[in-house]
Amino acid sequence: MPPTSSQTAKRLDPDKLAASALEIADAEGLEAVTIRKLAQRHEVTPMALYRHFSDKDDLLAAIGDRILADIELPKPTGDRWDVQLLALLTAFVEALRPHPKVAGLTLYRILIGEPGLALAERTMELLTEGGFSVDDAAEVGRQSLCSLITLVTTEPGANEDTNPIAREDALRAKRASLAALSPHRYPLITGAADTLICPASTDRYYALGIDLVVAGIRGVRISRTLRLAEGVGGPKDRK
Amino acid sequence: MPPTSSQTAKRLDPDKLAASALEIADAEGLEAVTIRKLAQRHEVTPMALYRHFSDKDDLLAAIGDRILADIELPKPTGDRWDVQLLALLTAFVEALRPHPKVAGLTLYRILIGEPGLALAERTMELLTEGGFSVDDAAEVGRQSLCSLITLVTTEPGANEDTNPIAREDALRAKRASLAALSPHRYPLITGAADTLICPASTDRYYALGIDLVVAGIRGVRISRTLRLAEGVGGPKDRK
DNA sequence: CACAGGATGTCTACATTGTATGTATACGTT
DNA sequence: AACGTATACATACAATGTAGACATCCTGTG
Repeated sequence: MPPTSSQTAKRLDPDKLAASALEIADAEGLEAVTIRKLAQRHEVTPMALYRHFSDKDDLLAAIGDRILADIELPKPTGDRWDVQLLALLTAFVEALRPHPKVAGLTLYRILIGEPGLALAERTMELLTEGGFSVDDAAEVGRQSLCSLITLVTTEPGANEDTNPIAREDALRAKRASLAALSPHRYPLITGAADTLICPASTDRYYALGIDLVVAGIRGVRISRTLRLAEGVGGPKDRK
Repeated sequence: MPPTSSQTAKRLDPDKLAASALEIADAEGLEAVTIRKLAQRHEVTPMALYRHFSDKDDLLAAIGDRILADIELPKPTGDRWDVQLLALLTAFVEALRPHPKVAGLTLYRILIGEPGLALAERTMELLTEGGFSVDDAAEVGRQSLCSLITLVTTEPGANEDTNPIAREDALRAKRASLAALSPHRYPLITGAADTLICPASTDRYYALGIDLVVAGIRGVRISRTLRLAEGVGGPKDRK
């Protein structure tokens, strides 16, 4: 029997709270996520939220975890490590993409919440499989995930109003700002103005971004491996 | 004659304002930069600042420009494009490093202020020299700079208090949080716990970060070039 | 079945923040 | 000398995060 539904209409669920906070953030931006507004949406007094979140920071952390929980980790396959890594990072980005305005909240949660930890562990797994030492895998993985978060956070048009008129205005303003530049002094910037303001295709934007990260990983793997092979001295152990 | 100095001791200088706002941010974090505190430092009423900055956002933008102004662009040399790019990006990071807590402010200023534009134009110059089309150079350059900003912003220990005791506490808390994980479930994370919390050397951290970016650029350059060479259609020229 | 106790929500109050509005002063130009 | 403009001041307000004391309801235990 579900007795918790009739009487306890007032009972708050932290998960639901985080979810609707995320909705607010997606729609109106992170700064619109206010204790009072969230309370109002749940027909509750502002202070009621403090029974479930110690802080506002605590609430924001919950939003971050909420996003990370949507990651669908690809099952391990027999493919090469870098192919699997590409799939993994793509899944990560896929989970963040719906929330460009607040994807940055995931940063501090990757090494704390369960979904983030699973992602991090798997990433390091593939990196070590690719030949990185555990410590190198940690640093490389860390920066790769950070870069991808930033990729989403800075997606052109992410911070604009959802309101079409304001959005159009902001775009026009940016365009004008670039158009005002001297094509003589900044030939390349003015030449690529359209692309800088808004890339042709969002999908291509993300594909390129992920490619850049994976290509970077492949690249430094080679340099690191070579450097070891050349012999820095006595590379006995790392302890 | 310098009459503006004796009488007008009260005269505020926007540059000085931005500079001391940056000092506050470096010392106490971005959220400590408040109109009132900044006004107090200059022995002035809060509202006086609005004569020089239309907004608080305007002030933050000025901080961003202030940081970017410290970039020392390397003179063009005869070296290969990627070598010069490495030097350029290193100079960029070098300018941001002293201000990890607020380096993110530069993001929205790169295509607006003069120092940012110079950096962006030069970056695109080197990328096109490396074979990228103007539009690809725009997208690649954009993401590269973003990644490097993030590199600085997320520098381990950046957001901690400058207060040594609080800093030590935060470190211990992080360490404990990772130490509490099951080494069976997260062998790699727990194995690299120390590195994840705080990399052995900050210089190596940055060197690796920049290497990753440059290696990524080299990598996608090859794939792009190959894709063109294989013939998606009529790969006549790159103009 | 009663009842103690913890969990949850409410109410009131406060400090801090960004900023709108109206006013005074001092300087440079005519 | 007069005037307009740039600058700084004083006051005030609304929004926000949050502390503290009180009310209420569910729940497990006698």
